[in-house]
Amino acid sequence: MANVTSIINLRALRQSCGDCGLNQLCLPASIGGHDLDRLDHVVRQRPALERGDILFHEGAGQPALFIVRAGSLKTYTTLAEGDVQILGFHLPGELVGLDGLSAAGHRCTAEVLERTIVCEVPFDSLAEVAARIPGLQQQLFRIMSREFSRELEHPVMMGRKQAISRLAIFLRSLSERLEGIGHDPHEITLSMSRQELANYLGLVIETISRLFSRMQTLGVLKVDRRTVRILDPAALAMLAEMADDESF
Amino acid sequence: MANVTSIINLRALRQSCGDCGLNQLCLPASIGGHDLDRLDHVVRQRPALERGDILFHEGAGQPALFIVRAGSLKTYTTLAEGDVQILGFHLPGELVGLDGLSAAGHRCTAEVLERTIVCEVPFDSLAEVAARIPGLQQQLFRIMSREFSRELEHPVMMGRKQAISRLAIFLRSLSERLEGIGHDPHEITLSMSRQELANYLGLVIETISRLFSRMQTLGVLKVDRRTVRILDPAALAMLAEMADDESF
DNA sequence: CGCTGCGTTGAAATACATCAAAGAGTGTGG
DNA sequence: CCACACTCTTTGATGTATTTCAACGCAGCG
Repeated sequence: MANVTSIINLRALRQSCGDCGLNQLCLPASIGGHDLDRLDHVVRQRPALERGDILFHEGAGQPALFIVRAGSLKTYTTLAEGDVQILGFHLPGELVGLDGLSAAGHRCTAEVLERTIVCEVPFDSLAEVAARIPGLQQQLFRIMSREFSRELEHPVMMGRKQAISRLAIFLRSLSERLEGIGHDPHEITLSMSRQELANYLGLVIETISRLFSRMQTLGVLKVDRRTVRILDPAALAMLAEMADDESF
Repeated sequence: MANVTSIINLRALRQSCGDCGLNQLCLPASIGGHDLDRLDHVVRQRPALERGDILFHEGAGQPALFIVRAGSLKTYTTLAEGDVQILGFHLPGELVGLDGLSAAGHRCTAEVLERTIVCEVPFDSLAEVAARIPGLQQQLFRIMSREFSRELEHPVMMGRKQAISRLAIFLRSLSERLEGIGHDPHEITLSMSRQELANYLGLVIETISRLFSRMQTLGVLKVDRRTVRILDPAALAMLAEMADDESF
């Protein structure tokens, strides 16, 4: 078992930015071969992480950027009373840690949800390399902006008063993102628990459970534990875009 | 009257980054005199804007970064049914438009709430200058990260199930930000309507109204139209940090 | 087998939304 | 100066979606 793991890890460690399947989504996009080598030098590749592992903690550590290569993770802030607010779930090709580039360090915690592989780029090195590679700086801005835009989805979802719309928006967003990395957009395997999903959506766990049941009864979804199949994408879209006063 | 306006505008137009009171909060921070001139050249200063004026529209225009110098504005996205979700209110010293740096253009609309002065930096020029001034790139990252962190406040607020906590968190945040630009943190003049505030918090206008009344009765606030005086900051903090199951 | 962590389902309570109406501030025109 | 219209806000009465409280189901695992 230990053997298999090491082989997997070695494979992961050997992979360079040039080989990476996420190339186009990531920093190397539109960067030439020579510059790519320079970038490769500052990108640290970590052994696979397991559920519960922490990438970085609120307010601590050297600020770094992480790129999810495989798996998924969540980011959250801890509130005064000890409970948390989940800020996002992050899939392959997405950047995590942009909040830590300022002096104060990271403002949220990043925790792995399932077996996950990430690339780590210490921010200092990145800034240095970006200053020397003109295309990289541009690409970095583009990616930051992309992540910035993605963040805006969360409040839009939370702003919907009907709980079913929130869940529908979430599922659609997840579906789209999965499609973007070459997965079947209608077959979703949730890597987060109902509790984590409820927290993210600003609801309680029971409501999530009831909504899944209801959407299954409506014929929109087929739900089996963490596997969700979207049977009727149009109906899901309708639920997502439904105004707050339309009933269903 | 037209005379007075022109004088004000001329004053604004004459002001350089070096003179600006927001210097430390803005791009020029920690940039030397010579480089400052170069930055000054790409920063366009606009005549004062009035309530309802649009800085940029969703999906349109040359992407640019705006710095609020005086006044305030809101950003929002338009949803399918025609209603909007307000994403943020922006005070002097804050950056607006970071979502537009990617290829797709701005993903939200920025609209002025009151007489407002902004600086505009076309993103193309900024990237070019940033590549040549080492400190500027760093500072740009820092500021982007700062705005990124600020965005995280919105979902934290929306995640609270108790409406009174949402409003309390909002008021505290506003208070802090006002203090940061040298205003009295306990005397707030809201530049947004109840409707806009309700939308931002994911509530309806009647709830906002009732909450203001309640907080006034509790002795936490003194509310008079758009003027809010924080009488008991500790109580406000308590309301903000209150767990969702504590009653008040 | 019984334990434990998740998830589901039911019944009841409640906080917020909705519906409705009236008050307060502002501006217009007679 | 007052009457009128208009918008924004406040307040009250009622309804309802979601939370809360509680119990049960079910898979995984020692």
